[in-house]
Amino acid sequence: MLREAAPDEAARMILGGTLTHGAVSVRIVEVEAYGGPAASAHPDAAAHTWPGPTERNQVMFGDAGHLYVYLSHGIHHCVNITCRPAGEGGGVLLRAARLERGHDVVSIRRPGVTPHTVARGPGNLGRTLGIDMSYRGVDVFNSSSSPVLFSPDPPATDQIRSGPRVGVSREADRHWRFWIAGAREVSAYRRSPRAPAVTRPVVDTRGDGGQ
DNA sequence: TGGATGATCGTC
DNA sequence: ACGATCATCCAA
Repeated sequence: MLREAAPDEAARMILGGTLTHGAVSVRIVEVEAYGGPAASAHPDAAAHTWPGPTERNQVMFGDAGHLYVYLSHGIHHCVNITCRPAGEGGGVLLRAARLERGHDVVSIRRPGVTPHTVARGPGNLGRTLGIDMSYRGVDVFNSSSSPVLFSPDPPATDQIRSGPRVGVSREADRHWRFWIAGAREVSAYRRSPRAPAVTRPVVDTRGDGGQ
């Protein structure tokens, strides 16, 4: 299912699901799909897979359902769940979540942060869940041996909104960002200053679907 | 081998 | 609008 689906379909499947690490559980309310290299089934110049397999992105070329973690701007640990079968490249970036369990642990991890913003944005989400580079490759569907587990619970189709991905300098007009309508935890849309000028009007600038 | 570059975020 | 901060990539 997650293995065979196109990246944007996989993103919709992951949306609404619960990710658990120890005492902390969150419900994913915002995601982005990322594809593969030029020769792949889903070419995506904005993806880390675009140049082909490297040491850094190798887990994205492995089987679906594993964590691809990368360090953003030397500071933030951003978390993806890989999609596509082994050999293909693809993943779903987890961009925002609602904290469901583990408030006590998180209050120590992220002191003084309000509930709706504690896991808003991929860097904040990674910090809240306590995930870093050492979690790269973890199988989130292996309940017997994995420290991080995922259980799907996709929202109804009419509750899903979409728009362009945040901060990408290429493919900036591809609508591969998805979020749950009305979710307060969803992050704000920002177009990359390096992206070419808008080629088509963007309706949902605020990223809340008007709800 | 080293300089440039971000799928970011909080503060100014 | 800007700086923090470093793994990774690529040119040399």
